Amino acid sequence: MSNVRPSSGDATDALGYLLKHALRSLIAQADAALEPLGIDRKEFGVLTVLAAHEPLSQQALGSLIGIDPTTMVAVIDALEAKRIVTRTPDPADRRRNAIALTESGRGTFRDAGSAYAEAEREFLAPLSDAESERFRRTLRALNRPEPSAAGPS
Amino acid sequence: MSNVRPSSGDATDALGYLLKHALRSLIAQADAALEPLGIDRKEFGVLTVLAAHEPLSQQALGSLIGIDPTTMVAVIDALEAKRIVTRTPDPADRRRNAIALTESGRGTFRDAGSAYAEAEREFLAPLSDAESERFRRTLRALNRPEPSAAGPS
DNA sequence: TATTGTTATACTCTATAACTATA
DNA sequence: TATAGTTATAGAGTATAACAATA
Repeated sequence: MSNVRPSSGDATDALGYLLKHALRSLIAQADAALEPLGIDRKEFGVLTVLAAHEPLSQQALGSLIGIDPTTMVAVIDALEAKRIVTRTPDPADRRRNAIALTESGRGTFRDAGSAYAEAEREFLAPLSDAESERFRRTLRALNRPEPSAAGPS
Repeated sequence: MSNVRPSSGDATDALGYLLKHALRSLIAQADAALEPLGIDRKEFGVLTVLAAHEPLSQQALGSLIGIDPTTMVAVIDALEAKRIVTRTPDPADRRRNAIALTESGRGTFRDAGSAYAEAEREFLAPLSDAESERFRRTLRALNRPEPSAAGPS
């Protein structure tokens, strides 16, 4: 009983409310930052994974971020239409599409990376650098509830 | 610019990703906790505000949590059908519905409060109590970008 | 004329099922 | 038989527009 958090009856102090609105605020800033570059948040996420692990199949790409295969189709369609990625059949397994960045796609990704980083900085502006770093570390801990085994498999 | 965060090309270290998945995890736990009580998250949010400020009109209720008036109609419909709240015309302004908790609704809210608090505790389990408190404080700061005027600091 | 609650409608986002072509 | 990609479809969730009752 003494532990029930929204103690003053303030629903806006519930963790769910706080997290939801923090995310909404970050999203608004990230969208605004990426919009001039002609890509959206989801596409930026795909490019981030791709830049690190290129080339990847559509489904490998999706499973790394949590985008399902049917959604990925449209994302790759859009990125391909914008000449940011190429979709070519994998010679080793022709069911697969090898997704790779184009040269201009690499440039777009670099610019988008800076724009997104700036959006994060604006979002974190109320915090000191130390608080920001601690906040990110805490979120990592909450997203990895099993610190048991450890190490990149 | 050396500040670009997903330094290792790890998209899962972007703040957006971390926040989104943390929220998703909390939502899953809150849903599971509330489900046996027959109410969902949105209804619980409404009850929390209602318990503190009863009685309220539908639109007043909605504006306090950020639920729009058309969505509120269905929420109140559901809560009324479950005999958790009553909807009676406000004598002072008959356009308004005065929403109030029933007696059993108050009981449901108490139980739901405990269940939700327990869900938050499970979600925060990877953190120490001090870290949890700091995390909540940080989220509050991020949600109040204008600490300019008043308020108990 | 403006506002509360309401309905109907549209739009976004995502997930499910079924199909194709490869393996 | 199983898997990668694709398409069509359905389901949440939410927002927009118009309307009736009331102010």
